[in-house]
Amino acid sequence: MDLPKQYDPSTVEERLYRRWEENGYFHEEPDPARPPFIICMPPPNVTGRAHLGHGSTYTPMDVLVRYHRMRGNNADWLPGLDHAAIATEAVVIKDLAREGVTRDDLGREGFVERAWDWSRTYGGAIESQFRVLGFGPDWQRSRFTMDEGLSAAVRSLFVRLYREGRIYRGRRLVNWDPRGQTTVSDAEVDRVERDATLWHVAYPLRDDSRRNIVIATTRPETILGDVAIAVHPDDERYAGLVGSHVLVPPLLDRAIPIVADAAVDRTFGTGAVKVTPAHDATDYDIGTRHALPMPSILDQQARITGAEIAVGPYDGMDRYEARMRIVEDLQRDGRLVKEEAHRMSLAVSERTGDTIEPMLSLQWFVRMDELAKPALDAYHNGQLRFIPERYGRTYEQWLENIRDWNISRQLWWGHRLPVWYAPDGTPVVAETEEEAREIAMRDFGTDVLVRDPDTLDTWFSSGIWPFSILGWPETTTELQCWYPSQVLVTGGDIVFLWVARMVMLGLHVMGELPFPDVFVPPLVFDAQGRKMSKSLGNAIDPMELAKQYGADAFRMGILRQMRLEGQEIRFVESRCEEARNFNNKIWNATRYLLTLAEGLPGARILPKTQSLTIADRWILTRLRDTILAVESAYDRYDFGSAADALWRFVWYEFCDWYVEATKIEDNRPTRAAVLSFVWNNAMRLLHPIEPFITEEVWLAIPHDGKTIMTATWPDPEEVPVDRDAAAAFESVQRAAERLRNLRAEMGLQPRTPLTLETPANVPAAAAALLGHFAVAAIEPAPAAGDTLEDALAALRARAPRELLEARYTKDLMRLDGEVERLERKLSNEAFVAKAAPDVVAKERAKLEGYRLEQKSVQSALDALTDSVA
RNA sequence: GGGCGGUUAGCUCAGUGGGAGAGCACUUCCCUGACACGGAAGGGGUCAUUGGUUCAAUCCCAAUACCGCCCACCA
Repeated sequence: MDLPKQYDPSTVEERLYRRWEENGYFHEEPDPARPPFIICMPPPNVTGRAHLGHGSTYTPMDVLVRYHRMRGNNADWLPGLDHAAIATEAVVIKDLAREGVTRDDLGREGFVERAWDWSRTYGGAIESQFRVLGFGPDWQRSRFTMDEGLSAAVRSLFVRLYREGRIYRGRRLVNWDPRGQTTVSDAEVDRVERDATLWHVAYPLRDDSRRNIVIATTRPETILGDVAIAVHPDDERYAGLVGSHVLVPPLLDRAIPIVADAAVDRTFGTGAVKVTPAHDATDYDIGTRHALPMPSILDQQARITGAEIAVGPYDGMDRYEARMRIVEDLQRDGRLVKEEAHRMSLAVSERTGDTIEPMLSLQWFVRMDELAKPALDAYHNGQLRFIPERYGRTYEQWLENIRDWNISRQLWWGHRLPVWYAPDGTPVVAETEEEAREIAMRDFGTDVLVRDPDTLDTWFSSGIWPFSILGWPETTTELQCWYPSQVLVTGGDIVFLWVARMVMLGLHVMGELPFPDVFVPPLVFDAQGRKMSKSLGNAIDPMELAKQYGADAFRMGILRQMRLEGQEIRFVESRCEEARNFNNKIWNATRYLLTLAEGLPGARILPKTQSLTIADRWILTRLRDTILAVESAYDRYDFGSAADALWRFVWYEFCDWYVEATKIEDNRPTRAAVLSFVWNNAMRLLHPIEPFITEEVWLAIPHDGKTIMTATWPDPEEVPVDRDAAAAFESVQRAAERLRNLRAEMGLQPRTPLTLETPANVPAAAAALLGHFAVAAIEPAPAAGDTLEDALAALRARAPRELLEARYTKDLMRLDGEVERLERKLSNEAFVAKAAPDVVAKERAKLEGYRLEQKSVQSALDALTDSVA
């Protein structure tokens, strides 16, 4: 066996992944005989590319599924892609623009065809990126939200909710994205801080034009749609004016009332606010409360329109042009009282970046209050659990303040509403056009129908993901065995956008929570705590990291930065480099195993317990502890702890101490079996995190089975434990460290031949180990029967006086400090009286230990000075 | 305006009611029969500030400061 000195992941990972996939190791069939472990992958956008966030959310899923598969569970990770209406439509439009074609040139059918082409050709590139990262979902079951099956599920859900009266059509205020030409959900609106101007405008009283009421606004163009002025009911400044009317400048062609409403903030601006219900959410509420008219003054291009109310010369102007013209006109008329700088948060479309215009529009909505209640109950009674817990409060807060969900989008790419309109405009809702015609024939005596052009919000299809991918509404075996899944893993930013909706729809449609646990991994930021973004230029491509360090190292690198309660990872690339080094360590330890002269026995054969040395017993004890630690960490979603525990075991315990110990004569008879056994177990423990190198190593050492993927998870009961031996070994470690410390301080050459007899108080097997690490000559050799301390003393005796003096003085200072601290503590009556007895006893023992040490160092120091004198 | 995190070594972060930790970086030594992507030894911190609880606080509580996240109808 001639293995290269350096592990090269590029020659391993692709080959192994292909083997796994070709052999169907990721695939699983429903098996009611075994406990299920199902994770529905949050479907990435079909337009998406892998980014570091996938490292923190998708790696844990892969780890969990691999772990549960090894435990013998019916484990499957169900993948898929989201059609991502807005993103895809934007990409296709951009594509078309290069050819000088617009969406409308193409027409709806052609455009949708084009979007399909794009999705099939370029879409889903992220799936091959996931393969590079070692993610192993059940690709054979991959679904696309636009697939016929899932589309049928969407139609079925819509019809069902409509017939239950939970879906309705209404004129409501929605977020309009003028650039995207569509409505946008609240959750897809970003708030950005902007410097703006606050204009103070005087509205003259209708019945006394010499008197004014002054309001403050950042959006003068909306004055055209004003229907009232509102003041706070308790505001004495305006108490006398409530009920009177003012004229709307600059046109002064109509009068509006002054109303009192508690929504008004008396401290802001002038304490009086203009009310434009058609273009502002607060105003809309005020308008509803006071039964005010709600004229729109903006069209879909965000131009001023006189369609519903007279807008004078501003008709047809762009919103910003109208704003400036109106300001000029107000100034000309002397109605602009004041202009001040104002910092405000502006609503911006997450996708297009355009300023959102709240607009009244006829849209489809889902009534949420009744759906939200069971979803809240499930959280309150503990059936639904968030990890970390604080995300539960986000969920709770959102559901408690839930508003009806606008589900219609003015896009072409997506699930078209299963809604047709009769000639009189009455909607007919049905799963198919045939069914719709039948209904129309029956109810209206006509089958002339026009289909609603809108498509559904992407989250409408994502909301039923946990059961639509299992074949719902058909009753499939998958649905019966694999719903609900065991855990949902997703980013904290979509707890309400997605999680809450899946819970509501799962409870409503399936009658059962889609998952009991929601694990929210931290978000990934750069080392300065800034969000990673292309525009900032600080985005790190996981593909690059995988190429440079290996996918295993990327996974390990990011998992080691995860903390259970953390809400962010400040990603440090050097962690991936460290992990690459870690893998190289694994590789070379394997080389050592494979070059042992005696060869490795079978995977699971341990020598008789009596023949095990203390080093053997120690590493086996540590192995058992590590198995338990890793299991517990995975079960708690504490991936950082699992990674740390494995790191420590593999590198610092197995490689640094045990492998070294096996080079000692005494350990030779048992070492091959113990090395083989421990390394085989270690690879299985590590496999979920680092799938590739563990497979490569596992296949190279004695093993059972075809792939580590389906090897059994290590059983702690199979690993013998000997705490006393482990403790003895640890004291040898401490002694070895003391020896090495002396050697280093004395500047002894490491290769000076060693003669160190077995100290009387050190077990034989350990003595050799000590000698191996001490690597320093002691002359004359201590006599047999001397203690370890004698040996150390003999070593010290050869050191230069100055060095020893400095060393002793330093030790003494430290010991003096400890002794003084403990003496003070123990002479404190309150401490002795009130502290727990075992604590007091422990402190006393510590003090005694320090005093003894102090005395011996002191006398050594004295002897040193005496000998000089 | 509400809610929630964080502040520990130069950097990124663990951790505990009773002697401050890891990795990287740094200093020194070493290619010792797997590994220089390595081994060994070492230096380095008033655990943000103030007050409280306690025999005892880096840890529990409160306030403050700074950093960050989420929610919200200050036009």
